Order: sequence, then structure tokens, then C-alpha cells
Amino acid sequence: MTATISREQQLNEAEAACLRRGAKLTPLRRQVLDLILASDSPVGAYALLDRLKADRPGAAPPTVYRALDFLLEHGLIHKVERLNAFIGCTESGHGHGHDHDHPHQFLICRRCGATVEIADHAVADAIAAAATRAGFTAVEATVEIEGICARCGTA
Amino acid sequence: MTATISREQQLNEAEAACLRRGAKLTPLRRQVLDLILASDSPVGAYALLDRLKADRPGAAPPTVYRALDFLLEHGLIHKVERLNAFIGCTESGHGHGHDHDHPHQFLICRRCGATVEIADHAVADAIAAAATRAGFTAVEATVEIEGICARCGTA
DNA sequence: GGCGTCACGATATAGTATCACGCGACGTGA
DNA sequence: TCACGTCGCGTGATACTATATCGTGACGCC
Ligand SMILES: [Zn+2]
Ligand SMILES: [Zn+2]
Ligand SMILES: [Zn+2]
Ligand SMILES: [Zn+2]
Repeated sequence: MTATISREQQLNEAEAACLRRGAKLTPLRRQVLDLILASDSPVGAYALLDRLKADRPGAAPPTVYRALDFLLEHGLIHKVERLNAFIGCTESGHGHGHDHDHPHQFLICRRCGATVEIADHAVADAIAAAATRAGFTAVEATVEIEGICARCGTA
Repeated sequence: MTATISREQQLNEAEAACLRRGAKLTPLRRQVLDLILASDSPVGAYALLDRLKADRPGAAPPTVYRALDFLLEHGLIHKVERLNAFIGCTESGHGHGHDHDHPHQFLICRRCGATVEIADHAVADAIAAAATRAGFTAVEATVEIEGICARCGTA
């Protein structure tokens, strides 16, 4: 399990997921997603724009933001608020496909910048309980944990 | 308990807390903190700047960002990442003073924008446990829960 | 063919945050 | 008393992030 999936394969799965939802993963959107998946840490919109310009000289901020909006909307990527950057969703292709908005948390390494997505039920439950206790109806939660990753901690 | 504290009193407590830490709550910093406490929802840096300009025509972005950095560093305010805005820490004056960096979470109402800080131990513990399980050393966590507040939910 | 929707190009602008330089106030020790 | 370092802040420029607006061509539908 947790076998490494090729980017090509991820893209194809994403395309299929979009079709199931009645949406289209156009070449542009596919390319932006590919650029995000190709990076091992979260990528900023303007970094994407720069890379995009190599292929599409006419690309401008709205070009990339529109693609990002689409990918976010369909759960193919997430935004890391602390970094103003975007990262591919790793919960796809592991059984339950792309939820539109599944509970997730990020572990962000201060030293190397590596950011991994986890989906911890205990955290999600504790958050839901805390919200309820405060008379609050939780819809979604941003959880971004900063610290030192295993690789950097043992080095 | 949880008696309402006047802003004046909060400011004086903040000043005392700074002194204890060997820092100075200068008039400028005090004024920025006052503006933040005066708002019932998180305030953006440029909104603060506009209000600051009434008193200090020369104020510029660095003026407010330097004050914000100081206030953040000393735990007097927090940043709400989802909103790019700042809010006073409500854990002060309730016994344990201003921790430099205490665990906290935000409940952000989608309808009215009201944002309240909570300090739920179960959430903090669940996050610490999840991080440990992943071999990650957590240092601090951003937790921002979006939904509908009690007031808006019952209306 | 007329029409609505959608994806995208293109230009401009808004909103958020930092850099770099300088200067005066203050404390400290020679 | 003076040289020196630190700190707080003024000031101008710049970088970085995100959105508004208008136009146009492709496509599906009737
Ligand atoms: Zn995900
Ligand atoms: Zn690391
Ligand atoms: Zn607080
Ligand atoms: Zn509300």
C-alpha cells in the first residue's frame, strides 16, 4: 500500500474524477496540476505562472488563478494558508477518490519546507467537538502544523 | 468570571506584561493594539494603517507592520491566516498572562465575520498526537475553523 | 442560424508585505 | 562628557499575492 503513483497516472485519475463530476480537466488545468504535483513542496501562484510561461507566453495571473480555483473546487489541490501556496491532494487514488472537501491537516517542516497532508480523524473529531461545545457549526477547518519533520529531526 | 475588561485595562495589562518580558509597549505599539482591540472582528494591516493615519499622517506600511510584528512576538495579538488579518489575544488577563505562544484555535463565522479565540486542550492534544505519530515534532499549529456562529445559526 | 455557456486571452488594478536607508533618542561604559 | 551600540521609527521604493473587467472563439442546443 501507499505505493508511489506516477504523475501521469495521478493526472489521468484526476481527469476521470472530473468527468465523474461533470467537469473538464482542460490541457491548461492539467498542466497547472502537473506543475503542482511535480513540486515536492507547496508552490506559489506566481512560481506556477513563471513555469507556465515557458509553454504559454501569454499566461497572466488570471490564467493561473482560474486554474487554481478549478482545482481547489474539485478537491485536486489544497491551499496552504501559512505559505500562500498550493499543494496536490494526496488523498486521491487511495480508495475514496476526491472528496470535494475532506478533512485534512498539514505538517510543514520549518527546516526543509516539506509539507505533507494527513487526514487524522481524532483531530477532526476534536475540532468538531470543540466547535459544538462553543455553539458553533463547523463547516471546514484549516489545520497547519509547523515543526520539524522526521528527516530533518534525526539529521 | 469572564468579566468584560475595559480596553484601557487590557492595554495597561499588556504594558505590564511587556515590562516583565523586558520589552516596551511604546505609544505607537499601544495605539495599534488599541485599534485592534477596538474592532470586534479581525482587522487587516491596511485598515489599521488608514485609522492610524488620522493621528499620524506620516504612517506607512512599515509603521504598522513593525508594530504588528512586536505585538505578535509578545503574544498580544494573533494573525488569522485565512483572513490576512489580526485579532487581540483573549487569553490575556485570565490568569496565566500572555504566553509567548500558547495553543489556540479560531472560530470564524462565515456570515457575520465574528472571530473568537478558544484554547481547547483536546484539540491541541490531538494535534500533538497526530504529529508525533507521523514522526513530526510540532512547534506550533494554525487552527482556523470556519462555519456559522451561535448567533447567526439561531437567527 | 441564433443563443447561452464556458474557457481563456489580455489589461489594469487592488490588496498584502518587505527592503533599504537614515536619523534621533537612549543607555552604557570609557 | 563623549564615543559607541541598540532601538524605534520615518520615508520611499519595491516585491508579492489576488481580483476586476472586457473581449473573443469554441461548443452544444434548439
Ligand atoms: Zn486532500
Ligand atoms: Zn524537514
Ligand atoms: Zn491567544
Ligand atoms: Zn455569525
